Amino acid sequence: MRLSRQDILAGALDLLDEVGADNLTMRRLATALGVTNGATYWHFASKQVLLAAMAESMLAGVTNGLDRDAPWWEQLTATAHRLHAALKSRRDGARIFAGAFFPEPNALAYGETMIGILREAGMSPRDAVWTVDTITYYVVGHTIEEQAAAGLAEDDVPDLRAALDPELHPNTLAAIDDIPAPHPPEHFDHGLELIISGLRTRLGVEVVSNGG
Amino acid sequence: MRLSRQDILAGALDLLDEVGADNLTMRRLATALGVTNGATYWHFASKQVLLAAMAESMLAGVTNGLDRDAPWWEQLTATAHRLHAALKSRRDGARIFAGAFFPEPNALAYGETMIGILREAGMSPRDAVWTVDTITYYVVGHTIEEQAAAGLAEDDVPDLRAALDPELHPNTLAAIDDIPAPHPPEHFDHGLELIISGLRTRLGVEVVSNGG
DNA sequence: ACCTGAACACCGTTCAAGT
DNA sequence: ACCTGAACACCGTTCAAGT
Repeated sequence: MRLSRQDILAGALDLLDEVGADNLTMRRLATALGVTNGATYWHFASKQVLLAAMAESMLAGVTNGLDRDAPWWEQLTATAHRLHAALKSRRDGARIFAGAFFPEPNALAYGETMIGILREAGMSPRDAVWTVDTITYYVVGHTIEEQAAAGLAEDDVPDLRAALDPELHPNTLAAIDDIPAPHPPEHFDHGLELIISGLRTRLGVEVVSNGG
Repeated sequence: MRLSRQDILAGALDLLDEVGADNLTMRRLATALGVTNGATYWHFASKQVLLAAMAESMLAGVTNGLDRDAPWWEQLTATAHRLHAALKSRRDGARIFAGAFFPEPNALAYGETMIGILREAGMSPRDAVWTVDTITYYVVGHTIEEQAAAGLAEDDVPDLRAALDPELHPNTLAAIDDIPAPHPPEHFDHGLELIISGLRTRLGVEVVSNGG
């Protein structure tokens, strides 16, 4: 059974969708590919390296089709949405992404595009990188939680309501119906808009208050 | 060798500082406590449960000493800094925290306090929870990266500069000296201020632009 | 009540040997 | 060049049996 790097990568991504990050093992992968344990190690030096390749592969096309003539905040929003979609393209994709460092083409293109948008908007290189970090942390953090919630069995959800005390936690109780899982799409947009409206204020673009 | 839950928890936190999250195993913990493999399972049902207890323990005091008469944005900033410090109190603390769900007193107090600050500032319950999520994702995401960078050996850092192409990545290259590890404290503050200035705009507080 | 000892069902990784 | 087979050094978890 002759394997290519591509075969292994594709098999690993399919296996991820099937079993989730916790059950993605090199041994199950080998079995799924019809090969013995050590075989994948000829193509990928370690599980870490394979995970990085999986993350890079999920990012394919994150920067394609961006309208570079649109206002910078729209470009930023669009690219953040693309990253969100890329991470959601595979089960537990955000967790795989978060655990990996990989100066590979797709990841570099994402960073380059984001930094470029902010520099064109007038930011210093330093502020641009740090701002990209802030946005990326938000997107990744949100997506990890979204996917973690999606992967939990009904009974595994700890009972928040039962743990709350009306004396100690009145505000949490008032908001309990809005404490997801599952996360509605507006939840993601809410946080993203918050960050981007902060940026617009900083960069001196007039922002109309919408009253929270 | 008679153990209490507290002994095991303290031992686990010390072992975490010593060996890091990747090497924190139930077997090493048992050995460190001078006990055989199965012993800890009488006190904690599983590793997950122990990790949640560790996370809860790191959060001790996150809401203490908050000046409830200060402006809401200062209270929010102070509490976010407290969370940051709590996660940094132990090696890889942010990763332990991120992987756990735990409706326990300290975690509930954190959420309750944050939601309360925002509701007093005039937010709806829904917007308050979602905003707390945004801030928390940022703090946790940032701290995970900080601690991951701190834990990497010199040679394990992938060479970003070498991977960059001046044609393809001019903006990334322009900013390369500001792409940490190690993260300076201003990096954390930069993102937090960004989010909070977005909030002030939304809530109709006058914000003076500082020009990015 | 709390721990030991031993087992069960796994892991990631390596590497001589085969083809 | 690429894979097999077998091993090495681990895991988390369970549970009868001991005290």
